[in-house]
Amino acid sequence: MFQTLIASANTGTTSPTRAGSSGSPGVRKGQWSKEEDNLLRKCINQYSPMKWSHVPKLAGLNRCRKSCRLRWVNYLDPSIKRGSFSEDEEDLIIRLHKLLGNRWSLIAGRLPGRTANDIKNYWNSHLSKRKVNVEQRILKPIRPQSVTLPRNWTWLRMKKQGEAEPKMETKVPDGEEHDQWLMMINDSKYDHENYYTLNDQMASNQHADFGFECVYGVGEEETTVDAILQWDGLLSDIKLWSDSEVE
DNA sequence: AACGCAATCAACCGCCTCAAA
DNA sequence: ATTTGAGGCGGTTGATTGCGT
Repeated sequence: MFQTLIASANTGTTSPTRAGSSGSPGVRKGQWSKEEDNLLRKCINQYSPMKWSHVPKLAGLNRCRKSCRLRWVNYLDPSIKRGSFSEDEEDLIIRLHKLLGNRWSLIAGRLPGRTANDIKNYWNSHLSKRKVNVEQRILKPIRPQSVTLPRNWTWLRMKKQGEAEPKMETKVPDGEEHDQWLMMINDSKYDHENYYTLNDQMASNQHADFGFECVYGVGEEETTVDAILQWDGLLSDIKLWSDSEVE
């Protein structure tokens, strides 16, 4: 069933670049030729989805799996958007970077058609210099973290049953209760919204990663509060931007 | 035209996480 | 519990391109 498409691409000479780097001996490195691109494209179209480790053999390429994957996700994938970044995209990158730091894949996830590599390159060559002028104060990036919650926690149970989705909203804690943060949950089953607190008292027998959609306090209070206020603004912008993309 | 420098970007490396054996 | 392989990530490198002199 699995048949090598064409074996002729193996005749290319090994690139002299990056000599001495580790890797399988005899595996081709460096710039991809048009012929190699075509073989990879044809292979993906024909066999996808499949394991990347199978790709070099199936495609008839003398490349390692990582090189094949990288070439596809950063260059050949037809969903990749080419051309310069728009002002809106630039703005979004700056704001996301302020919140997330160098988590390029997360940032790319919010920019349809842009790859993490493209964004990283763009940041390093264009935006990182401008950032100094744009930022009045240094804000600590929020890094969404895993949360420990009790197994019987209402929302988790509902989430498993597909009855609740986290609403992308956060609230700054009131008064002196700095260690308590509220997460707003849209309770679709009962058609109302609840606030749940996350605090140290919760039993540690359930682990859940809320990823991008959950934000809560980290670092100094002042910067955290500031960042969360920005976060809410960012989420609104993302929604507006996403909506405009659909139209 | 020739040269040097800076900017850009494709590609690689090493590391990490996770799941399966 | 440990090992192994695959996928994915951020940091870095080096070839290419553009620009000024």
